[in-house]
Amino acid sequence: MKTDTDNSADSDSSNFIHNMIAEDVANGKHQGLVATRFPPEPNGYLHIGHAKSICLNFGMAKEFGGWTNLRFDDTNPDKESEEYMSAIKRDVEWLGFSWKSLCYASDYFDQLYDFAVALVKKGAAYVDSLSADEIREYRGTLKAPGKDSPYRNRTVDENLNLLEGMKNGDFDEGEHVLRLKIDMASSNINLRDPAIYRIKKTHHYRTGDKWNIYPLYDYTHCLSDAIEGITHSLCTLEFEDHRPLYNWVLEQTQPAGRPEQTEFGPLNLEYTVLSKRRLIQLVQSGVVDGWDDPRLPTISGLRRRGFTPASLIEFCKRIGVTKSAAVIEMQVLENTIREELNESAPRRMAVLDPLKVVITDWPTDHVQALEVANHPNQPEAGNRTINFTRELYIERSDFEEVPPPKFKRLVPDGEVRLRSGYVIKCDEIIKDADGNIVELHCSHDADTLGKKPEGRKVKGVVHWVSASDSVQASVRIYDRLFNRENPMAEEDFMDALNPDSLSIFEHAQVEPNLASASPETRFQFERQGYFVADLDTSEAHPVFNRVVALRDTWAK
RNA sequence: UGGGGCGUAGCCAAGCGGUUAAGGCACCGGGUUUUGAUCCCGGCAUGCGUAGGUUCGAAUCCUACCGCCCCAGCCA
Repeated sequence: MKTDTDNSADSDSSNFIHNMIAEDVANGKHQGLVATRFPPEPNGYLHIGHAKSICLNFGMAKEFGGWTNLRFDDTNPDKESEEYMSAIKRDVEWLGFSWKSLCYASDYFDQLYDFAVALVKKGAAYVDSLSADEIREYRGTLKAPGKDSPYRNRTVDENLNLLEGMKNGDFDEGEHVLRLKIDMASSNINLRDPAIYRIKKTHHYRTGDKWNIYPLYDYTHCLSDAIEGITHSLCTLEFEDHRPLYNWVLEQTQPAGRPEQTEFGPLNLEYTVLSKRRLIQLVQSGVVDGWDDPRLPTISGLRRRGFTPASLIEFCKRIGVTKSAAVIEMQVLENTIREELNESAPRRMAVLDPLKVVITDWPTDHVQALEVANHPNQPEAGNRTINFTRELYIERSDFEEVPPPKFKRLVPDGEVRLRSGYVIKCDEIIKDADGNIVELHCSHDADTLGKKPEGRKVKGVVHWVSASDSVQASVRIYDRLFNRENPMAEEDFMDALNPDSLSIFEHAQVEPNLASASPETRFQFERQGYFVADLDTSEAHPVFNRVVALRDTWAK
């Protein structure tokens, strides 16, 4: 059969969820509406794994003409805060997504309580007075069924009174818990009378001290979805086992909306950790410098590292959405930003580890202004002026007294092209008393500016800056945070930390125009990589972060 | 036989009974190049966890087996 050149694949992201939603819309399910939500708990900063969920939720709604809510799943005041909430909002906005409504599970506390009372009245929920330990024992194990709590058959009135008391703060934490009456022998442990309310006298960052009891996730989430009119509730795989419970609660409470949960595989990235708990540990232990440390896979860290929203979104598009436990290689992430910046980043020259070069046949005070292209393949990007002077700096690693095989940079008596400048020859190596190379004395071929040298080939090209017409800058080079592909496979993931994840070049010399670069502007430092002006940059102390190195087939 | 999932190349991932089994990343050549970059050209699964079966025809259907992931919070 002839496949009619699949127009269905025009949506560059065909995945099982997309297909399912497309089918729902085609069938007129939910009146053709696609309403999603992105529901983070404000207990930490968002990471790249959340970006996947954001792209999916907002992406599906947008594609099918629906809408998406940003909802804070704030039912555990012990861990949540205003700071996390604003950070999350900022990150979602930075990524470029707009929500229809800003929602809070805590806004539904009254409704949720009313539903709970109704459940008690119909005998579908009861107050249990077993201790946490006892409840665990009664729950049974993965293979053995649980058994009923002795409090399971309290009367409706008794339950109502106790629940009221719990709500009013008449009891201490842990004294009672409200449970759904489902099936203590279920093969699905989530259905063995899950707790839906616990007593907690913590101050809530939004509801203050109004509540002495807080609803739990399984009870809250499905009802929040229903209340908001969500049609497609997308979550990660670990909630697959919870879906029967999600549906049970909706069936019993009969809210107006009828959302459906669908699960997809969470993102895993090599050489890093993607769990709020681990990230909190890294931040609080001081191993990294805050939530926006450029080595972190947090949205704010990636932002400070120099990633753009477009590159992160492209990454999410490339990894796809499936139900398999995918572990994505770091190169996929790196490639998205490298690809974008290759197109958009203006070229500059920066010498991270300077070695002085004196052009002995260049007049002492002569300054030659060179017009240099901002982008080799884009004439429309224009030019900038850089000055050629008698004293220059080149990268220390671009000179080798005893070069390795195939080394095509500067060597004794050898020639090299100064990028956008002249071909120079190394005539003399100047060393200090300890034998360290302090400078190179070179001569230049005046007939090589913009032309090839006569009668010989010069293979190497090296970047440089004028010693007198460059400014000092601090340049931070980042490497992977962990040495192991999967840090979580270690006894303690902190043992897998890479001690060399950050190197700072305090005495880099860069083109003068770079001093005025405003934060978050990106450049390619030729032959080295893509860099972004850090938040801390200033005219007096320019600071750059390396986003990603250039591909380097020589280094391998 | 506790329940729920997943197995297509080094890593992702299309594919839904008939295609030479898409594409990306990675890798390996070759060409261009004043960035060892970019760009261009070419290569990269006789094979879809394994073994059987159904069928003219199977990655797609059936059966069995194997491997991996998740679940026993008053976390989400």
